[in-house]
Amino acid sequence: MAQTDTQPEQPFRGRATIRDIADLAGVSIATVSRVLNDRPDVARETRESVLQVVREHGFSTNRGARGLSSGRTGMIGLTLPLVADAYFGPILSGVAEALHERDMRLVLAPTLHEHDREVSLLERLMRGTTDGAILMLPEESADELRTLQRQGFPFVVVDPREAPPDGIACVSAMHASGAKQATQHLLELGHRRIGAIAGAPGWYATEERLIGFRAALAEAGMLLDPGLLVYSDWRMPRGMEAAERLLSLPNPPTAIFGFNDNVAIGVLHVARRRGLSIPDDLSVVGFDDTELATTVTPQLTSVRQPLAELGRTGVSLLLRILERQRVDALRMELSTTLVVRDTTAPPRSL
Amino acid sequence: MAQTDTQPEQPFRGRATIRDIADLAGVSIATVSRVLNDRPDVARETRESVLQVVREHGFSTNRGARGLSSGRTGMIGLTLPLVADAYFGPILSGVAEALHERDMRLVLAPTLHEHDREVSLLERLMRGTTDGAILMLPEESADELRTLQRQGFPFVVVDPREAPPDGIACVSAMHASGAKQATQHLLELGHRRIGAIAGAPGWYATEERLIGFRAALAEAGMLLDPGLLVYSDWRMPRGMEAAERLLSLPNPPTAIFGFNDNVAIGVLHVARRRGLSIPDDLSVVGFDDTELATTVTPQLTSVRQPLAELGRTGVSLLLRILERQRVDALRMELSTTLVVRDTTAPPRSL
DNA sequence: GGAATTGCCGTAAACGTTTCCAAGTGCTTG
DNA sequence: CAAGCACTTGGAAACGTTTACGGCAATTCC
Repeated sequence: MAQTDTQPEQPFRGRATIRDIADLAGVSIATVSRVLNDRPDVARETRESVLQVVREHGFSTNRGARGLSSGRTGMIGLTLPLVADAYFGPILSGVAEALHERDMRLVLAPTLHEHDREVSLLERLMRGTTDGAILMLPEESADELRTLQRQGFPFVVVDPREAPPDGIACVSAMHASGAKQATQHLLELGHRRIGAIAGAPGWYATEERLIGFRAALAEAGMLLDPGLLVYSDWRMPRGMEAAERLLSLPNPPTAIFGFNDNVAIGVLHVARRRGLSIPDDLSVVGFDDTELATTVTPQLTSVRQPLAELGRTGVSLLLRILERQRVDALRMELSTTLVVRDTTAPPRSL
Repeated sequence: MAQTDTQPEQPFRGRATIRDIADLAGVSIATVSRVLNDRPDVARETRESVLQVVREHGFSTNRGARGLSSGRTGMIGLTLPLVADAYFGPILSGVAEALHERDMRLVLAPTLHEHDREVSLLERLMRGTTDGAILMLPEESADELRTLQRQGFPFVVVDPREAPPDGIACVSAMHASGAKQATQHLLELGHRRIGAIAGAPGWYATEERLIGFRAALAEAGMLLDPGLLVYSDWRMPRGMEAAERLLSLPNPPTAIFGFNDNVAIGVLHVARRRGLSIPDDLSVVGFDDTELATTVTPQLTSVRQPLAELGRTGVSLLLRILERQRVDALRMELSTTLVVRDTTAPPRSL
């Protein structure tokens, strides 16, 4: 409510400008600007009276004009493959919140796979509008990213698709560690034949999780049976196909590790169709711990990625870069933890 | 790729400005601006040569400056309560796509329930930055919205929380019709005791769906047993509580209509916990048909709202308003359809 | 007691566009 | 053949900020 319905005195046309405020407060626009930007060189008294006028008339600075004049627009761009998604949603949410707290705005740019459009990089897409960008799961190659960087556009990569190139600010989750925990959990339950439905081949997340998976097996003195590893595209239908394949094996696995929740849930569906009881006939572990993990029944054991935190961290990293602060660590990995729920149990044979 | 790594000749410092292009093309900046904005009054030949230069140097106009000069920034704001959400996600996605197609940008502003902040309406929050806004499920009262409108800020409401005030552009789904379909479906299956878990009391969606629910019952010659109606907050935990209450009734319902997918899924969980088999012991219908409806097992029968379409429609409505076009219909309702899946069947007693 | 310093503030020049206005062509028209 | 018109184009003034620069007091210093 406030303000809204009580605006009797508006000595200016449309919206207040800095000049209106200046006139009202009896100072110059330069002073108003200084007050608004918390510059030190303005007398306490003057500052107060300007702030008073600002409060009374509900003024907020025109970001476009500020951008023009100072270069800092207070807006940052965000590209991502998919906005309606149980995985990206929380990251996006974290980014939005973190920016909001700093009174900055988020400009959303879904990439929609138009990688090779005439306009080259999304860079132009934001240039002049945003101060920097967060690239989620970018399609651009390491080289392209480096070029972008060399051109002086500040950005950070969140959840890199390829192995993160050095020299580029990048935040991701500890894929390997999470995968290892998940696998160890299954091993501890007594599983010996553990199938895996990996993500898309070549992706950083896939490779890293594979490393963790293999490492856990190796520590238990086992080598991965190549027949028990199937790749996917991270999506449920392919997860179901993969599950069919694994469960049709002459000697099927007693547990399946899905490299994300989507494919793991695909396994759940296939198992149900085949009349397998979860977790008694088959244990399933997912990865990401999205909202889906808890909506599904039985609730999915999954490796939790701190998704919102990933977004927030991306923002603070970007902001440090924008402020030209010496950035100590360009690479950040956030920890992952296994959340045990109802889809894992000892194998039936035990 | 394109462009990115082939930028040999850049006769200007940072990024190309309209002036650089003008110089390169040997025309005035006014002419370049005309070309860029598809104004008719420029010679074919001139237009071509300017476009040529633009293509070669990959130029895109500075939106901030444009906003300053012309008032149109090409950005529109979007407020919504929650970005990481199976319901809002697809709407947001629809909005983003629709804007992208028109080469406009989306500025995201999660409201985070700061309704009564000093800065009055989010209006100030966007003013000077955006050309207009889409308000999703706004917390503002009808009066507040009207005030906002009177101040001349263009906006449309998508999925109004309260009954949509007239005179305000507004797009929603046909709640009543969808609820009626769902109820009729249950009636046709033979259910006679049908429980309902409504949404938050007072909300437009709740009231409308209730109307449809009651109407279907009435047509079958039945009146709603007040004991079979429980309100919720649209979220799963409260959905589960409500389900407990309904199923603990001396004469429990044989079917439950959840007013959104969240609460319906809550019912599924409770049923499972109680050892009830779905759909044999209990039929369940949801509303919204979010991603969750198909991830859950058994897959949820639900009333489909065209979520992405809701967003797209909001955009086109807003754009018409921005262009000062005579807007024929300020209220738009998109149709809903029942999607029958695996959680509905005839009651056991039949 | 003059000079140097400090604290505060205003003037004005940017920033990159759009758009009004005027002016220059080359035609058509009466 | 002068006047009028249609079509192109350029000049320049906005738009709302930020900020370098300079100026004026009031202080401090030697």
